Amino acid sequence: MAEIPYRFVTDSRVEELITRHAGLEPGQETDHVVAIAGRLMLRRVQGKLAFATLDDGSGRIQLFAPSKTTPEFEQFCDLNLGDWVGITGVVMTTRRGELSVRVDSWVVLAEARRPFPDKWHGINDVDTRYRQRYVDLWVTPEARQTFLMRSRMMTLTRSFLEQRGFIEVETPIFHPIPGGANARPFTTHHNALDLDLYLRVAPELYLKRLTVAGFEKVFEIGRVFRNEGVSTRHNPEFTMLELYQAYADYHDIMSLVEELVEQLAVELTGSTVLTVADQELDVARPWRRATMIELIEESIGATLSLDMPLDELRTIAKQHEVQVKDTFGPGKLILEIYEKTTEGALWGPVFVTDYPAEVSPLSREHRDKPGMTERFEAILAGRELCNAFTELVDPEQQRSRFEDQAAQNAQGDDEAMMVDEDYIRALEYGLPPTGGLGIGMDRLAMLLTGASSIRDVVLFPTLRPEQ
RNA sequence: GGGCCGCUAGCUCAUCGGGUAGAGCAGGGGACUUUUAAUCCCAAGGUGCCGGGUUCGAGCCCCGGGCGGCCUACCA
Repeated sequence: MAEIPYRFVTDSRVEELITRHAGLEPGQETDHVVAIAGRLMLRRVQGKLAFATLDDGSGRIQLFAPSKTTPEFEQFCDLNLGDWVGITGVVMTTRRGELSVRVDSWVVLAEARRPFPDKWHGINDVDTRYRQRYVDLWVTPEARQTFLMRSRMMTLTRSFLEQRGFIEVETPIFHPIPGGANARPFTTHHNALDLDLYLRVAPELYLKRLTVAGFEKVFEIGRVFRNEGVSTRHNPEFTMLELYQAYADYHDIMSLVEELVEQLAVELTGSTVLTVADQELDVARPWRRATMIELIEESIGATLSLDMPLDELRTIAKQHEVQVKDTFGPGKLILEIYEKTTEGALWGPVFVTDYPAEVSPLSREHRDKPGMTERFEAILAGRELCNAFTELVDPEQQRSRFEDQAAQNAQGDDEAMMVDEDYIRALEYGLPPTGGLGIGMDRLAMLLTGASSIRDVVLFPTLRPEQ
């Protein structure tokens, strides 16, 4: 085999060539000489004339190679599917009208030493697709499309936030104290410091420290890690967008979420109507806003409140097959009833608002409803997309919420939070009224691409190792 | 964690009431100057996920294990 060059300069992408020469009649030869490179996807050798299909990632175009004009014609015909080649030649159309590049010179850029998957069926086995994503992405156009859309989604999200004055920051992934979400953390160890550390379950507490510091609008898009089971909606590491806006409350944040999602849908799909699992979801603003209590009442027809006797709540919970524990207060019972009876039936888009303080250790108490907090989750296509609230700013209240959490942790709830003294110290310097938001970007990508499994929007999902 | 299903050539898939496997594509050889998943001819390609058991004989039946999928549970 010929030497593999160290460099190959292209001047065109296939996508551009197709657009530029869209109207070309059959049998035309232009004076447009191009240099393109990509992977050989198909090959049709016909004696003294060879055709091939090149894929450069932007699209596919035919290569036209007559023996008379193609250098080293025999070797060109011996190329294997999957080989990378660099081509220079004129743009032309064949007798049948197929837009092609005539191979006036060519060079091998990489050999495919492993066999090409079935050129028509590609790879069907999802295990292989996830494990060998590098193969999946070039033989499965939908997979490529999904990840291109995800990339654009991230870019558009960043510019959406930057246009509104948010600055992007990066906070630690190693946390001495895990916090910001109720989730079991991964643990690790720093040798030189002889220090046990946790991989973050959320960046929340660091971002609010930055609000204390005087950054009015901050966001972070980053990986978080939760030591939980995997499913079509859960990958142990996933990408979270969190943002904090000083002087704002949860109503402002709801408006922001609506705007973001509507805009992404229009820019990425051209419509506010998305298709998920063969059902339509219209994300056009405004979205319905309803309290958790209202939605439960709609769903089960019973009246609930935090003030009613605990026994009555327990009875209702048991009627709906909620597994009740003695430690559950009224707030936890209401949340459990919501999750068991109501959440799964919601399609959305809907903002579910006003969560009990008992289950919302970082949210500020509702301005009118004692025992409730100003918190919401958005449900889209039956899935929870985000979690947001008017932030708890009072250090004393925060300490007491942390202590409740720590007590639950001590009782064996390894998802409950611990007391973060430094975070309380930060609050003591003064956190202004602040609205905060966390969005699972993988789930947002699922929504926008119509993917039914989170693994279809994560390039390399967590799997058991082979063998 | 529980239930159900799957695993056969590099890829996509067959076969059978238990009788030690077959095709297309890819890869190899040959024919072919306008093909489009090109076509045609030839040859090659297998630890039937792994390990036990039943049987004269197991890819197929039984048990255990592995990996994956779906559902469920868990999961802010």
